[in-house]
Amino acid sequence: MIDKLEYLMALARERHFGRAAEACGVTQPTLSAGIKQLEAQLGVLLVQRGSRFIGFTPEGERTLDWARRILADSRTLQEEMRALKSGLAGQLRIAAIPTALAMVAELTTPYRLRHPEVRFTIFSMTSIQILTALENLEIDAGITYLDNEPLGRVNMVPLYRERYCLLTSAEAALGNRDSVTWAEVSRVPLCLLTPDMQNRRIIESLLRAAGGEPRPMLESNSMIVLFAHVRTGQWASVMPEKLAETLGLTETIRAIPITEPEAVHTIGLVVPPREPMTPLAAALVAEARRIGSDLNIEARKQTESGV
Amino acid sequence: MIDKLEYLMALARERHFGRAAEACGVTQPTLSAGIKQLEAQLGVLLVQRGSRFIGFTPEGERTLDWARRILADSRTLQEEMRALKSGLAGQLRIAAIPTALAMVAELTTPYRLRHPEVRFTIFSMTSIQILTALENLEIDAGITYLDNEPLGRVNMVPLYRERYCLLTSAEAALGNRDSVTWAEVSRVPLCLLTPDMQNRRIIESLLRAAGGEPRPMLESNSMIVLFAHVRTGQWASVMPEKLAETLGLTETIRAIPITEPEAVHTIGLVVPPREPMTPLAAALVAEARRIGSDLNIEARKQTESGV
DNA sequence: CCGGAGCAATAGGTTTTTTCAATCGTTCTA
DNA sequence: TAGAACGATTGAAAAAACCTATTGCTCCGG
Repeated sequence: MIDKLEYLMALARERHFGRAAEACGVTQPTLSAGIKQLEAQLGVLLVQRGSRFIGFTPEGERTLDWARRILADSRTLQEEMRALKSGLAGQLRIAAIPTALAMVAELTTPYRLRHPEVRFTIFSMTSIQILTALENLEIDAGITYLDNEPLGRVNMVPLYRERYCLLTSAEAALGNRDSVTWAEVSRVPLCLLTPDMQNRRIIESLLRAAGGEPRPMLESNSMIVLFAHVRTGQWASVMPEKLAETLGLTETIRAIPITEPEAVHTIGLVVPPREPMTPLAAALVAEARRIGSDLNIEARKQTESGV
Repeated sequence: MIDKLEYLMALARERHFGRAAEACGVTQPTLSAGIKQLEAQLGVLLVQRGSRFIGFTPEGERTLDWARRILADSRTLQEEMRALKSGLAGQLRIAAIPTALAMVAELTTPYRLRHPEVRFTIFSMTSIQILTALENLEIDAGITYLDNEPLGRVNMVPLYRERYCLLTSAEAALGNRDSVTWAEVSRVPLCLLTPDMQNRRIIESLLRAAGGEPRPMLESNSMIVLFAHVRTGQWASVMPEKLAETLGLTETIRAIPITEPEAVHTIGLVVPPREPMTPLAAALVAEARRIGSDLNIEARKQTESGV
């Protein structure tokens, strides 16, 4: 029965019998028959049949909810047993929003020191994709904004606060400044993430609040692309401080803090709200708490010294 | 995999491969092989092997916890689908402590009016048995004391309050009284439930508190046996008011309220703390709340008029 | 110390289930 | 109207699940 629920989940993900079958490592007739069996066992139609995949019936949607739960539990069971036998080992799938990609290393590196047998897969996703992927058990944890747009039901661990910089050549218009305002930035032609990214939406709203109208000269869903363009000295972009540092500043490229207002958003780890967590996920949360509390202490120190 | 988890649960219940197999409707080698497969799949030993069944390994115990969850969820899924298809139907297994057996009808009767297709199985169990049976998914709900001895993790719905009467012949020592004290009762030879019953322990502690030493002349785990003896006119017993009423009083048998102190214990419905509940269990809880609130209102009225 | 009873594991054979390759029927599109 | 895409169907082969019968072990009673 558990296999059949896997089929159903795959079908929900792929919305296509053939691809779902491939994802499950079986042929299309096998998956087709599996779904049929599930329908027979439950005595209800789960999939709306037509010449092609249309969607699920209400019963099918409800069954999917249960499948998520049951599969999550059965995977946790399996992983827990493996952890008991041979220590923490296995695969940890983490998705992060592009602006947080560089900081994933701060999480994975100490994790790996504690648990050398764990392998990682890191995905770059939009914050919305992260939430659905968490739901569908495609990833174990996500790194995304905690405080901007509504999250689903997840457990959160704050990691750090994102402050924004103008990344530009020292020879460019604002290149010699020590700080700039959002109003000034709004007049610079920028390279920005695509609008499906939350970071883009945040920056747009900040620019608009400062009275400007965002008109990016170049869009990409990859921070690498943006940085590569800035690096030529001919383009400018807005990036989180942390990311700019990681990507490395040269003599000619400067990261200039943007003030007025100093916009801050919290980035953190999100995991499914299931109790108990898989051992791998639990260890990741522990790691995140360490980093998070470090940064909180840091932030507090800064605040105190600032006063 | 789900079948294998069923095997494991049955083995935990029966503590015997053969009987567990029979309970699952398979032969002993099949169940044996099933457990082996589960062990292979999880990569750990689950059962302590010896010449006979000894017990589970720590990993086995942990796996049992998960099995309970996973099986409960998968059953809820199946039942929910059946409820969607053909309305509320199926089997509802309820266990009650002996003193509450008579009141089960107050729950099942209105339930049946609302949902005529649901069939019931009622077990008489001790309060401790009820809790383990709930854990092991052998019953869907229990009726037991809510306030005396510690319950496990369950959701509770109060149903009524148990007040105690001396049940005795009108010609016997205290037979002509309108009320008696626990101290007086402690000097009467009684028929009581066996000591594994919580009711017996409650009554014993009340008798001891009144300075007496309980010396029951006859013990049974069946209230019917106790009542049958009292009915001869030659024996006496202590019973909850509600039960005495249901069993029927004759001219010669009287139920005399016991006061000083007026001991009251709450009896209620207990269900596993799983969210969401099966449709059948949810309907039972709804019914219990109706009865419970009725009685609460009644109790309040009594209190008010008493003041 | 021996023999029988009770219990779980194993062996061997049968049935059932699962799976896949090939094909079909339908629907949408160019 | 031909072709492509998609899911259902079919039939044969492979895998598995299951059962009966048996074995091997341990514990007890004599």
